[in-house]
Amino acid sequence: MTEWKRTHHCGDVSKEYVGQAIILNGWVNRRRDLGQVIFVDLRDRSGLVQIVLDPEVLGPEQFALAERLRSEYVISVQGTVLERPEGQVNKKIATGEVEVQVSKLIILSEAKTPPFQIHQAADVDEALRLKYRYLHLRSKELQDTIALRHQTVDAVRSYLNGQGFLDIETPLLIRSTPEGARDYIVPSRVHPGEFYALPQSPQLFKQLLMIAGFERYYQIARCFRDEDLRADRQPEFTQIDVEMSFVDREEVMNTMEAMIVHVLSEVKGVKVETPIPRLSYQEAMDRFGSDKPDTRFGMELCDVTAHLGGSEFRVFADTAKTGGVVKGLNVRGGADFTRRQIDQLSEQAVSMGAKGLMWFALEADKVRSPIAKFLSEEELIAIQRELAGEVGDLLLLMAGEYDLVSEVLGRLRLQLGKELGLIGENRYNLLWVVDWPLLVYDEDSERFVAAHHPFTAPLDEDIDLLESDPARARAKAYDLVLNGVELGGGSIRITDRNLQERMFRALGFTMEEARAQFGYFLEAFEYGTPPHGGIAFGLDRLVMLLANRNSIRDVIAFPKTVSASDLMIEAPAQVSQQQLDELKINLRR
RNA sequence: GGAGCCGUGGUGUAGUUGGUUAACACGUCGGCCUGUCACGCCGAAGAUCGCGAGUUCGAGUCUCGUCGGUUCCGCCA
Repeated sequence: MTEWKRTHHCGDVSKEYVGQAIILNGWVNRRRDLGQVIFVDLRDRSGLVQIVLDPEVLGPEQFALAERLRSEYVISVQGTVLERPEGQVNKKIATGEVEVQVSKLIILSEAKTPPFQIHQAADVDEALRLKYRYLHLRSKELQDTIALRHQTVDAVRSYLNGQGFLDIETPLLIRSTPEGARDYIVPSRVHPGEFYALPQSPQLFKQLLMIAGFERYYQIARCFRDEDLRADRQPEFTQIDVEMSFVDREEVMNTMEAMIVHVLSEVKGVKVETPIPRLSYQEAMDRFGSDKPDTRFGMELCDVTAHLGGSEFRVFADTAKTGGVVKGLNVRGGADFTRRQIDQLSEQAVSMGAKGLMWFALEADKVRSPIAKFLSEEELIAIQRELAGEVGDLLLLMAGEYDLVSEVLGRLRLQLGKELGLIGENRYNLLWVVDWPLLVYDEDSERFVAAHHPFTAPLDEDIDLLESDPARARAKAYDLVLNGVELGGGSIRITDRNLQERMFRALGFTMEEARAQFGYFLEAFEYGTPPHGGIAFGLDRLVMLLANRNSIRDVIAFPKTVSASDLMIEAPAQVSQQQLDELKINLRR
């Protein structure tokens, strides 16, 4: 055995080993040089332990070596575990009851002074942290988060493996499809002028695996989308991709909620009550103004249109007349909002597209509101009753088109919920949103497009709406929402050839046109297709929530910036003329 | 594609109404120090204030542009 090879990990050293000779390896986290004795906090991935470098034990030569130690040097130490002297226990670290008296020190690697201190990395400019990502990754926070990610994947795999799912890989070099997100494109050398695309998801392949008879498939799959980024969106990200045969919606949802419950239990020790509540898309929009409601707090939206249709107040009467709605929400205890605060809310509502925001502060002796004088006593009472307004509350009302009013109020609700501290810590509120619209009208292309994708099955009772009223057709689709974040979504797929044809027609193209685009896929369906459906979860988002982070960059070992650059490897980058020549690619300009 | 915020020694920040020596903490380097644990004490080095124009007698500070990071809208399932 090599003389420097470790016998224990730093974070594991405890009173149990007092008196034992051990060898530790790790990085110098901090050094405290007191002259005739040097203390070093030694760090490896398991944690920290204090080592003591004493010239009387080490001898002059070894102590001279110890004096050279600096932050981030990689060392090996032989020594004895000692219980710390009376009154010198450090309660801040797990190994604080003990220390290691070093008898032999080996410097395995010296280190330049790092561009930032590892234990302060959280405050450093993101660009610098990303350039030196391997240093940031040394921080406890990121080490813990990356480990949590591993545990999450492990729990997912063990659950699905136990349920008879097969992990099957699908290709990364595939064919570009015009629908959906922008593709990342890879040129082909062997076929000049032709290109692969990187998958936005393994959607078609997993369905083909069902046709192939694997019945239960999963994959921790890397996906690529060339779209603008956000805190929760990276150009490459990871999905927990699942597909099942001979199942209906219930079975997919039941299996998947059991999986998520298993993960939460294994990784966070959180017990979730099942069944997970379900909301229809319509109800989610009605009550929360969002297709991914955060149900950790109330402040639900309420429709008061019915009470205001005959109002003298033009805004309400006109809204009701033109098929719009008046919706509101109750900010509990918000009556003491200042005029300035309320004006800010109004401005925000307007910037989100609303016409305006009306408000009623319910004070002890009166209703403070710029529009109260335009409303009848009955109308004021109805508004208060519907919104369950009590003295001290602030009622917000908005009039206009249903979608816009709901969405804007939904966003105000979320913002107020955060600002007023209504969202409890360490809560995991799961929610299924079901019965999604099947089709959405796209103003740009002046046609219906698939809300989910073109192979999503409509609800049985809505099939005939495909021709009569496509906008009202609902899908056998489901999204799982955790704390207001869309964790994943899926659907039961169309397996009936005739229905698929009607779907394509509703989308505005003929079977011939569909064949041109998805020929191989549709042909496969003609060779015996089991009923099937599936779902895909955003692994990065899931881990982000479990780790209590605000960005998925924090849960990806080597993430990219908001402009899709990797600052460490400096990608993307130009390639050589020779490479371009081989690919028969000319750059413009 | 659009909007907001940020950019000052290695790091994090301060910098007044535009006024001449750019401040503080951490880190780094040197000295002292035998029980520290955010060690302490003494001393030192280290910045053309992201970059480029402009306004001005004078710009870290004001204006415009640009680059980078970030957040949101559009986009994205």
